[in-house]
Amino acid sequence: MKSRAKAGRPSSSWSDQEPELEVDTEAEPVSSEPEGSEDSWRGSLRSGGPKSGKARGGSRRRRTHGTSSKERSIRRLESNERERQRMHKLNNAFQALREAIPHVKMDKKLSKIETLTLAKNYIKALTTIVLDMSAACSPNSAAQSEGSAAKLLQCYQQHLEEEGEQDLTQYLTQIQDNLSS
DNA sequence: TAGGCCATCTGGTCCT
DNA sequence: AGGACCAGATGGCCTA
Repeated sequence: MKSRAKAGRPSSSWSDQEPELEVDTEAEPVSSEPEGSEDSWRGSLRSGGPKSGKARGGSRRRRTHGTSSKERSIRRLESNERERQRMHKLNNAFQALREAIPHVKMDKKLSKIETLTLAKNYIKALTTIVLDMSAACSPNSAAQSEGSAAKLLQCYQQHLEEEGEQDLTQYLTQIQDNLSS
């Protein structure tokens, strides 16, 4: 994990204990943001975006939380904390995945997209070898089993090269040497 | 300096 | 009702 200063939005956010916004919004059925506020235009952009394709419930906003701005502020802070914890869990899972898949550049942390891509390729490669091995268990297929390890490496290497991860061929070469010895 | 990656905030939607 | 999930927005850090 990078040691970065606490990122995020500037302290203009109301979550920084500045409940100057939304003082009396209870009577508003749909939009509670003050005109011209940052969240106002952000919300309007979102309302028609591709993500809002989850068709259910329409665009009506739920306003069942606490009535006072202070209470809403507290709930928002609690939500933020839960979201932070959720993202930390997700990042822990990414880290576990990084450690589970082989890659050469151990000094450079894999990005999330690299991790997912590599994991996908690794699974494909492992699937290949498992299928080969199961085929080898059946009669008349001894010849197939011979090349299963080589096939695994070939498959994995091919995917890596397609994705521009040619450096990983060093790792594969090592494995190949180990298998052949 | 531009672009990539990331953490965080946020509000809408889904699920229990 | 409230927590989980999701994705857009934003700004910071890092590297080429």
